[in-house]
Amino acid sequence: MLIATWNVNSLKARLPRVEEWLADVAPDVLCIQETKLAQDKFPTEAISALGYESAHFGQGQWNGVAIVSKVGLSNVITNFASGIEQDGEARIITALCDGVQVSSVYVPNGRALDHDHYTYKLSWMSRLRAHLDATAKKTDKVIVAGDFNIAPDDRDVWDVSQFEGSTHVSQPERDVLETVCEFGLEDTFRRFHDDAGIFSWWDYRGGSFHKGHGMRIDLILATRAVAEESTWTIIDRNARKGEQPSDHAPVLLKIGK
DNA sequence: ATGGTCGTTGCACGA
Repeated sequence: MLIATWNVNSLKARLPRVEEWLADVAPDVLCIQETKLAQDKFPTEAISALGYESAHFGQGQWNGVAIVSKVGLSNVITNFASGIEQDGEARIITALCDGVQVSSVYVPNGRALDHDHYTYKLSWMSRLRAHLDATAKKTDKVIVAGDFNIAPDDRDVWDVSQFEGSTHVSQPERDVLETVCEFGLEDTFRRFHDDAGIFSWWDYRGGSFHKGHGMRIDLILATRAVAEESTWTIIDRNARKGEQPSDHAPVLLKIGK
């Protein structure tokens, strides 16, 4: 299985780029974030024309997550699993794809350390852990992929001194990411790459992409049953180039040969 | 240098 995650920053604005990328790269599964589409506005037919089934959890002009798959798509759960405090926004969708439980997640940004949205972000991550506990076992094949809005460690930002007092790098955020991982997940990118300075997001402003000013905040977390079978991972920074790119690049993980 | 660029919508705000 080739699985990818991509925050597209509006699927309406990005559909031509997404169609081109799906046709070119042909992943088996793509987790999409920030569709910014109402539930019934997802381009199901355009995606189907490329050979993919779709499951979308949309909200309107903000947020929105989806999973598209050509290896099966069943047991869809929108929002957190029943029994967990439901989120008011469309930030998580879960489905079963070829025996792997896949979640596409768009973790709240947090905005600032003293903002209510930061507390919401930490709460959201705690509920993500509860969602995993409620829906799977650590010995299952589980993937949680998406935009976490958290840089796991200092290698994952272009200049840590620029982030003092900021979100995405604070210890509580990194700790709650670790709490989610303690379900039995690992950051699969670090199984293959130790280097600092490999990023998945670059601000549109100020030529950040060309200056190498980015962060690695888009992650593919996987249980051991998946991670041990994985063979490579890349961030497709070519998708951040050219006409009307998203500000995020897709992250890919190959499972098996 | 507290800017800058996109996306949404609607004449600002979120990222």
